[in-house]
Amino acid sequence: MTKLIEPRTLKGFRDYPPELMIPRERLLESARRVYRSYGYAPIDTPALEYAEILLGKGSEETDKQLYRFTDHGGRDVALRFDLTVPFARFAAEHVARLGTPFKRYHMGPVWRGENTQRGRFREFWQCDFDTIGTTSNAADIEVALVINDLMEALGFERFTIRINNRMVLNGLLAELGLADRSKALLIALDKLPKIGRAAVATEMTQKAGVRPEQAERVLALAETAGSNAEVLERLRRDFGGNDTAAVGIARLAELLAVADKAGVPPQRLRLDLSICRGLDYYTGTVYETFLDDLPNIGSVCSGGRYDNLAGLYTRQALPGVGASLGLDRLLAAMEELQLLPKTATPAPVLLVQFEATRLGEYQRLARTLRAEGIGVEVFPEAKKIGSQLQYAERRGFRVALIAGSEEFQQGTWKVKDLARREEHTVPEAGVTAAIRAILQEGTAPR
RNA sequence: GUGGGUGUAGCUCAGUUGGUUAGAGCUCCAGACUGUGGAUCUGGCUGUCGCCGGUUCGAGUCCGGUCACCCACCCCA
Repeated sequence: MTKLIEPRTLKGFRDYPPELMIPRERLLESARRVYRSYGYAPIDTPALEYAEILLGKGSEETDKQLYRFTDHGGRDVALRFDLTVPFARFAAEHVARLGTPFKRYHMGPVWRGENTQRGRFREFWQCDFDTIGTTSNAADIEVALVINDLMEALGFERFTIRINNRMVLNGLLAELGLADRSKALLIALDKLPKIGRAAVATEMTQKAGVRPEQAERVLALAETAGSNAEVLERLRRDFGGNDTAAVGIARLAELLAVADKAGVPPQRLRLDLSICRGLDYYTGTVYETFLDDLPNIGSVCSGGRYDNLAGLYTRQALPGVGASLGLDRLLAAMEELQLLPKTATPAPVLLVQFEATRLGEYQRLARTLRAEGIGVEVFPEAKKIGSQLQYAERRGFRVALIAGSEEFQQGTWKVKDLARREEHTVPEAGVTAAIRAILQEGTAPR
């Protein structure tokens, strides 16, 4: 006897049994449908890239979190930590053939070697969509529309898309002569809701090395609160004099106006000047999406405008804007909010194998139903009915079909609504309609 | 990466100041029902007490290490 190897997965890496994989695939399908409806085209890129492609593109933090090693050919390689940086490489490599503007979506796993937490994993999926090759605010606005439609398609009503524009803050910093301190200031500012203004001011003076009155002005900006209209008004009054900030303010204003006109519920979009995001490459609009019922799990869909990212790989200007849906975090949230159905079967109908000698009849009906778009599983053994029904219930089947000698004599089937525990005997011609009726009334949660 | 917490049957947990054969509920499996599943009844299965090592006559219980999960920081999807 050889010694058994303990079956286990790495920290932050997980298996996905059917009851997790089914809602996962459903989310991916919804996202794909929404992206395609806006004209974003699918692409894919390798999981592994040359380390130099990925290093220094996200932030110091993402560099540290990189899964990096030397491959069999002695190459310095790393697993991608997001889909945006590989896309920039992809775009720089293929832009001549693709033409601009170019819109793509990309769904796949990414890896970050950071500490795990609820909704935070080392391997997780992102569902990105981006438009590159244009600086037009129309593209920025479309990102907000897509996020809204995406969340709605996934079945959410109560969520808030928080938006900001880095140009506003950068404009102010330039005016204060603090452009080079932007990063440290952003990090400090990000803590405002957590540690309070006094502590942030201290951190700004000590770590970012700015004067107290400068910190005060930055804080005053971030603390601008109120309705979207009020915030815009105050921004125009206090910072509109700066050219850069003025552009940022104007773009935010247009975004809100267009989204409203396009029919996005107004409470969904909220100006939040404390949203700045840690990734270095963002230069303009930034987005973060929070679930109103579970804000602590973090942003489930984030992104922004990056005007310089592809500049690292090509001299051609490739500005872009887009966002990323955090599939795994969203699923963790949905699980916690009990929005996930308990089904472990992708087919709604179980055809009971009552008499083994009738298998041909069972498979014939099953194929007929499948041809009509109804998923059917034929139970593989002629076990007693009770245990087959129990199997059906446990796996989350909605309907059971039963037929023995009596039914075959009459040319009928028993169609059983498993949730209601009711069954009706119907002629074979009526089976499809009877199943459809049951499937429809119970509108399963997504 | 830093700090804190947790880790006992499939699940939720109990397990007294370290002491002999480690428990409960639920679940599961099999049967009173060989054409019907959430109820009742009867019977039954399950654990290297996360893993490794140390202290001890003796450790689920104490100590060290390690792994995983949870929380906070950090950062982010």
